[in-house]
Amino acid sequence: MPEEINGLRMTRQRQEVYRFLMGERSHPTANEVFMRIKETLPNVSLATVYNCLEALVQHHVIRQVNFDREPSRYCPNLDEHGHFHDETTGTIHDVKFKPGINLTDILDLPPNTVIKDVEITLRGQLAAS
Amino acid sequence: MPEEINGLRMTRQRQEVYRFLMGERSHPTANEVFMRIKETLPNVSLATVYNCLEALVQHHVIRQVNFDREPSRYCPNLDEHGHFHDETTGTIHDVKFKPGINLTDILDLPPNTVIKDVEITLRGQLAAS
DNA sequence: GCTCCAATTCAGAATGATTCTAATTTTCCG
DNA sequence: CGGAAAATTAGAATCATTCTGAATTGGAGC
Repeated sequence: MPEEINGLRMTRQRQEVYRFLMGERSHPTANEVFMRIKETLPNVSLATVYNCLEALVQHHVIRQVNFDREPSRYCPNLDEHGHFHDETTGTIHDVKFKPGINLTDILDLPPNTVIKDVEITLRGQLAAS
Repeated sequence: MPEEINGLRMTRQRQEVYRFLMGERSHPTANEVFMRIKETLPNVSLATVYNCLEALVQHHVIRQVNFDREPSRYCPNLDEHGHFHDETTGTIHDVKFKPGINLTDILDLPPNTVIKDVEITLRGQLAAS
């Protein structure tokens, strides 16, 4: 009897995708999720992984992150944050806002604008200190 | 005798792409550029448009803008700015920062981070006032 | 103007992430 | 249990972009 999360019925496949992502800080791609999930669910298909990811995103359980036109990545962190892509290692790090900062305070938005989603991505290098 | 821009030799095709983009605020896709350029250069190929756009981006003459996994768009505005995607009309608007705001002041970046590029995208609706 | 070499362009094929399709399986609920 | 709706599956299709190899163009030196 699978419980629901945010109104989304938790099938076996969705559970596995969800559980794997919750323990991951590496922002895996759909294919990386697929390969990992296959270890416990050998018959799972890539299409299903895409379906599950889309369902989880739509129900605000995870976030989808895009860097340029690279394969989408998936992130369990629901706090408002950005992503820093370290070019030397290829790793992706969450970037928080400094306390008390509100995005709409910083941007010169047209009046009457309703923002549904914000994405901040940074590319650069994390120099060895 | 084509002049150069930022060290990039200006071929006929690059000129047309460049000239069209400079007069455009609509953030066209490669295909939209292609269709427009074809009017004056009927034999131009889509591959060349992609080549030209890439060359112009690499030489910092224009910027490439990505929204999720939609086709890339191209922007002649080189000032640091974000993009607001109005879902009701499909249009894209440049969004400036309020004066005196520096991105690194707002973000909680790891020390010794060298940022090469920043992309800020917003999705939402521009309510009729 | 002519020759040569490198850069550019071109058309079409290839790539690859993602989405679609149609058939099968599972789940829900009476 | 039985039937309808939802989810899953494998494989085909899509489509923006990149690659390939041949043809063209541009510029440097004569």
